[in-house]
Amino acid sequence: MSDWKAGSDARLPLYQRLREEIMDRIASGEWPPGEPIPTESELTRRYNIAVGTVRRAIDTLVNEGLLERSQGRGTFVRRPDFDASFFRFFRQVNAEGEASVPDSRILSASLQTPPPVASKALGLAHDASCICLERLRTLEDGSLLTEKIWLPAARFSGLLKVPLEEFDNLLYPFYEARFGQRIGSARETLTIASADAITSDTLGIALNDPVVVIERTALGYDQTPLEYRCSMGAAATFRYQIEIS
Amino acid sequence: MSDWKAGSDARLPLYQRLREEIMDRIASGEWPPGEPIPTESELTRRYNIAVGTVRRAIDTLVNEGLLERSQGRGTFVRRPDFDASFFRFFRQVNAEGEASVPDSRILSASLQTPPPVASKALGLAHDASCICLERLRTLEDGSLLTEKIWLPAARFSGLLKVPLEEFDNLLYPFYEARFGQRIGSARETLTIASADAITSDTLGIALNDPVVVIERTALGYDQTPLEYRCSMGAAATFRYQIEIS
DNA sequence: TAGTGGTCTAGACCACCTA
DNA sequence: AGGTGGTCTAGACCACTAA
Repeated sequence: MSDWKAGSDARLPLYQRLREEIMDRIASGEWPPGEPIPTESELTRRYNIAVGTVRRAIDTLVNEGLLERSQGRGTFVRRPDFDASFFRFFRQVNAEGEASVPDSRILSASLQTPPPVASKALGLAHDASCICLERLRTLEDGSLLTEKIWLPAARFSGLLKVPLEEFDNLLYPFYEARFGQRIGSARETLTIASADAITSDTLGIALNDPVVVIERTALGYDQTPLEYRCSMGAAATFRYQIEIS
Repeated sequence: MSDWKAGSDARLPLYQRLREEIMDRIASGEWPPGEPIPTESELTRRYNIAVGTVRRAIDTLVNEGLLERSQGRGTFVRRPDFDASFFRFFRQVNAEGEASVPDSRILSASLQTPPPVASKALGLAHDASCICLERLRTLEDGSLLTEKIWLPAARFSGLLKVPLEEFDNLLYPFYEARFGQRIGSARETLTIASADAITSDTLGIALNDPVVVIERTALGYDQTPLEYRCSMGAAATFRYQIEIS
């Protein structure tokens, strides 16, 4: 309790060192998601810090979304919210502005040499081979989305042995549960193109009908590229929503 | 100094009431951008509150981006950052993924009864009249965007007297500088449609060519709807980018 | 009723900036 | 040197929750 600051820079403010200390406990699993962390007064005693300082450390972590306070009950480690992680990355909505879970089906999974745009996005050599998933998504209103997804083979070893039926509807929680790969952010670029023969066939539209092309590079919390995907859907039924703040 | 809380709900915590008080002073222009607000100890004296409480009120406003602290100098009202406010709300990019300032020209400004979608977005009665701007934007690569913008007349009084040439390329800083209306967030919905006669003519494309329709509702920091706009551009040259985190 | 977080106070010392 | 914000302490009372 006296040398707990050893790990971090002693020049840092107390509350920041406590913040790191708490984050370490969470990361190590000592304080698991859904469980309360020690009370403020317990932390006060344990680390010999004033309440105000403890509160400040906790405040920052609450702001960052790692902790949740509940008056009268305690302060809890936030359990990663699959819904949230879904709605965070899912931008397509129906006419009422609501998003809902699309059905999805993996058509194939194989090892391939990705196109340059994918290997570049993933930060791999141009001739490195990747896992490629082909996927068809059915949205609530019946519209379709066809996707190609490239994953760095090194981080998803064993994925090709997973039976196609065992893939989850939502891939990011699946990546996390099976391979420990957690998506933290993504960049999407949206363009319009016209459907080639294969795409128009898959989507059930006419040749050269406009399609929306969404290219996404998804990164881990340490900014490592973990996934590149390209999705295409019929432009006519497409609706995309974002909040800017 | 004793009954300053009159305007707000006495049941609210002190620091929240002080926060509103400060926001009012900023909004009224009493504490202008770039200038320091009174020091913490001055606020302590003036409102007869403890320093900690004052600091907490200021903390929240710093988090919201309205104030800026500078150790040893004071706490300042943040001067709106033109670049930031531009790149924050501008999502269209060129093929290299870079955004650049588009030229824009206001074609007309008039008082009109808005379509239901606009009055609903602005939270106005269906027969309330609004200021309507028509605007043409030229992007870096030569592509065009035609926009209709609806503003609640009450908050932008005098706008119709502004000569069209005096409108800024970027409207949000213009709103802020001239009318004290500060945009804090926005929601955009993106769909694809086909060009009608007027649109295809304006954009220089063929009738029924696909166009991108971007509907945006922009809100102030207090969540009041301040602007509704609908932008249309040729789908072929369209490129939209977002970061999700 | 006991314990939790939510709010608030009234000090203290420090690092930094301006003059 | 004097004033500013940055950090930290050591209490107090309240509202809420659970047993």
